[in-house]
Amino acid sequence: MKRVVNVQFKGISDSVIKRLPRYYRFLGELKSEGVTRISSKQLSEKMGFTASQIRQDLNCFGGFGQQGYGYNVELLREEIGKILGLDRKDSIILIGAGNLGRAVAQHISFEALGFSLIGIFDRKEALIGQVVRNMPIRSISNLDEFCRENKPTAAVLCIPKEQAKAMADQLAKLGIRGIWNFSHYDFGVEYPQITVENMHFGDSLMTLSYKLNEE
Amino acid sequence: MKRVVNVQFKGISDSVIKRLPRYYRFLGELKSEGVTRISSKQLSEKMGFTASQIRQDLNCFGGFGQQGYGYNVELLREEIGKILGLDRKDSIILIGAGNLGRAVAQHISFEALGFSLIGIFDRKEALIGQVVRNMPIRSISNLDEFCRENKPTAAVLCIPKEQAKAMADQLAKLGIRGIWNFSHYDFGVEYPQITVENMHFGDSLMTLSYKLNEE
DNA sequence: TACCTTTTTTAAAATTTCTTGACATTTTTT
DNA sequence: AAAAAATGTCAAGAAATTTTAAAAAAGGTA
Repeated sequence: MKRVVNVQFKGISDSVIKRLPRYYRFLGELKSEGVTRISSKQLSEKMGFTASQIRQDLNCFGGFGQQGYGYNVELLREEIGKILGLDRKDSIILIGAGNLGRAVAQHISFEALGFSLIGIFDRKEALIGQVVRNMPIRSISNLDEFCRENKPTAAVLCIPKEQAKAMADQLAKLGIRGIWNFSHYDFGVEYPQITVENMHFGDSLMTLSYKLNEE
Repeated sequence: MKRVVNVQFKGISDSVIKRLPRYYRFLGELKSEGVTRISSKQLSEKMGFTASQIRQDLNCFGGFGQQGYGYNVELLREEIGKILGLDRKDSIILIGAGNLGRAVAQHISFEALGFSLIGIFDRKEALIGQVVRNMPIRSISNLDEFCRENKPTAAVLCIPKEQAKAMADQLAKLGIRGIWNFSHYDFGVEYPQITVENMHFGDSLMTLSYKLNEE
């Protein structure tokens, strides 16, 4: 209820980080329902975690709660947002404006998720100039120039896996530090300076297949 | 190299299951490159896991390898495919034919991932009858009838979160056993008989944001 | 062919990491 | 003022990963 921790959080495990967006989402729901305070117990019932885990997770970043009271929904949500860097608005470009790329461009609220989409690129002549999300699709041949001028932090990759490696090489040279990867390509350890976050649709669907056929 | 285990695999941890699709994908790559055998060490270098983890993972399901030799790429891939149930072809329907729904319909190789897409539904009049992937978009008002006739096992949900709950209720009644969830809604424990596999784009992008802003 | 060395898996043990349970302490409520 | 509610924290328990040891097969070599 009082202390706001703004230091660097080191040594937080991946498992915790992966749960943060979920907390953030749930708190958003609660906020829009007009709930102002909540206890770890109530949250745990809603989310399916144990109350103890919630308390421990949140405590990694500082004491956001108050004994006898619980957590302030709005405050906690803001703090988690800050931890996730949602207030930073890193600039991001999207490569590959096929069906999937266009759907991603139109469907994702980049602004609410810590990013600002500043450019869309494709290699296909037919697509260039089309407007998606109030933005013209640019030719991939202008990528270098665009990046030198605008210095995007990250890139969304919606291209076939055959082109992924070459594109990543190019992006690495241009100083890109993060890739949101929708291509079916698996990046190994080639780019230590680039953080890759994968959206492997196929993996997810195969997991569903496994669970459906389990016993 | 010899034993083929086809029994039920119980008590396999989630962490292992989540890695299986990745193995499957990598083995597919290797196969198409003409590689016929591989050791856990070689695989580990390509994939970024430790060799011992790979061995332990694969051993959960039976001894697919041979000492002094390694693993037969094609055989191992097939076995993992069977474990994942990719040979079963569960029928699946897609609900919500907006930008995202259509992109998913066109972009995903359901057949290669253990499913057969048999129907696409939307509530918007304007979309009904349009053809996506050689399939007409059907009216959601025909969903009950269609399901009674075709008994799909699973559903892809590409609808706004406001509609997700009601739709899941309906699907539960219709006997759907799996949901591939692209909506921003979080299913709790309401449907114990339905397996939900989430594709939360936002969570993934927030995780990227965190990692980009780390220290 | 017989034998030795190297490779590589399997299985078990040790270690590390993650989750859950317990409780002392603080705050709110009656 | 006492009871109830709820956090923060520590330690036990569970789960996951890595290490180690043992066994099996492959590939050479005489």
